[in-house]
Amino acid sequence: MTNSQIAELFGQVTDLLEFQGANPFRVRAYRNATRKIHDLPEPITAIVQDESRQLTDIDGIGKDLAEKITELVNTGRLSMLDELLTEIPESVLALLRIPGLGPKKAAALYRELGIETLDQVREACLAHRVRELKGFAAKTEETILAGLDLAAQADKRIYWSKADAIVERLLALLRDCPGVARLEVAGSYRRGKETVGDLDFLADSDDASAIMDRLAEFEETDTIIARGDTKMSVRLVGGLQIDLRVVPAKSFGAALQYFTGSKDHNVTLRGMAKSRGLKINEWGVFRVDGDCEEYLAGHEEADVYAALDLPCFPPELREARQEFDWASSGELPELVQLSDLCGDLHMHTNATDGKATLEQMADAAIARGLSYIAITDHSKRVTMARGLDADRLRRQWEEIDRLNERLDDLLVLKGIEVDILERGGLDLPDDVLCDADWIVASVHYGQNQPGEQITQRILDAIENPNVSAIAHPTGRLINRRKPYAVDLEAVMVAARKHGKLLELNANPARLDLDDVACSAAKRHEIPIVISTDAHSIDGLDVMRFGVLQARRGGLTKADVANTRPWPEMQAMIG
DNA sequence: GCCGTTTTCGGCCCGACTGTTTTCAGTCG
Repeated sequence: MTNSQIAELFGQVTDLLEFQGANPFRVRAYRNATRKIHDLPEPITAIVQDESRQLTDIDGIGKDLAEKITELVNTGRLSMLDELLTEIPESVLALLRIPGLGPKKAAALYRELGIETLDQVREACLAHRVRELKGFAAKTEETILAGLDLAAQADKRIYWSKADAIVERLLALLRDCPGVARLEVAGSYRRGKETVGDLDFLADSDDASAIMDRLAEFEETDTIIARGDTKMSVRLVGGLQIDLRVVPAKSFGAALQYFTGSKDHNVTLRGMAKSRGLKINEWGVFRVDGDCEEYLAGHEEADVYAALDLPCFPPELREARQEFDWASSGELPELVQLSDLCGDLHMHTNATDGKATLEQMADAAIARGLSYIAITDHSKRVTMARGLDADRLRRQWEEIDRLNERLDDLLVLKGIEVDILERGGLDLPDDVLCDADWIVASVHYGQNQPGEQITQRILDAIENPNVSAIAHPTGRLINRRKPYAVDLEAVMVAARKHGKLLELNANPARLDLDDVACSAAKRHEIPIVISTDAHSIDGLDVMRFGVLQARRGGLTKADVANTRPWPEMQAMIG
């Protein structure tokens, strides 16, 4: 079982406990453990099976949870979950996705009215049976009805890149609003998460109503969910929620810290503050003395952290994973930046399914300040893309030779994205591949094969001496396609052994490897290549999305191979 | 259910807003 699968089951347990009205701190302990398992950069099964190691060494995993994890790993079942499901049908968990309906109200619907599904909720609301319940009334019924459609798509978080486009438009609208001194976007957007569930805008303004009016007038604003003195929430036409907070200058840094999160990062931070007799909230850092509260800091975000002798963590690291440990040991990594990258080693031309010519791609790379690129068109198995056979590939390489003679500032490498065939083996013979400068191998067909089979195909590719890197190693498409059942840990062990690199595909729909896998690769000391997989000139601009993901994985410039000049990279791949 | 410079019990981050209430519970972030 993978960490994700195990985390999924503990997540169900957590939701069911919450639905049952269990002790909120117990619920939190389960939610915390769920996340820890998901974020662990090594397989938790390996820890269970290693007698010299203890699950309880993981922060947030105690004796009880360790036993449950062990049971799950050893038997494939979790008796606690089975028992919970005899008490509560799994379908009621969908009720929790209705905005405005939390565990208490959802449980009341189930207990009092026997409601188990979203359809039954709709029926009960339309029949006005919900408003009869204690704690409910007409308004709540309306809210639930309005939220039902959203519940159906509630797990649809949008790509960071899409959120970024909306952010640009909203910043342009709100920035020059009268009274606004500072304006920032916080939340998971600022932390660079691959998907974003809502957007949190933060303004330092002496005229809150002016900026709130402006948000209300945004052409894409559909409904106003709430509006108070300092806080406003709206929903855009596409369903995305925008939260706006207005704070005074002396609280701006504290609010930025607060609303950037993550929630778990903040819980840890506030716990640390409390143990020092301090209190941190969105209004500032305060010294608490009896009933007296003395304002200490809050103007700048860094001041908030400094009050606890902490560095101002890059937002991408604020996930309560390793950042506090790094800070206390003075090992906070200096994260890779877009400007560190000097090459792009995965892109296509119109020889296959790209839109631009070889020369246009080269010009575009020069315009973006790159010093080398690899042309990696598809191999022949990818018939839909008119993949290259040996003859066409060699002709492209001759064209690249001629191009390189004319270019001063860019080296174009002769490459190929060679398919890893369904039955195993590569799509082009070794006597062709051995003449390439750079080869990425990837799976496009047979993606649904059992884990053992697809893993073996990739391991065989890694053992081929001509292969430089594995492209998009799990094949997932965010919100659209699950990752292959590949054993990523085995792939990393093999990549390390054979000196191969792994790709972080910067396409905003892929971003594969993800942040947790990046940090696993770092643990294995495998250099990552961040590549655009560009199919057009504009496709070269996605590199920044890949860099964000790498930063979330804690990668430094040294951890990313294509921050090096090509001769050094070439030495790395032998 | 976890945790320990408050150490095996008694805490566990904190505030805004809404709706249903007449002082607060629930939800959200």
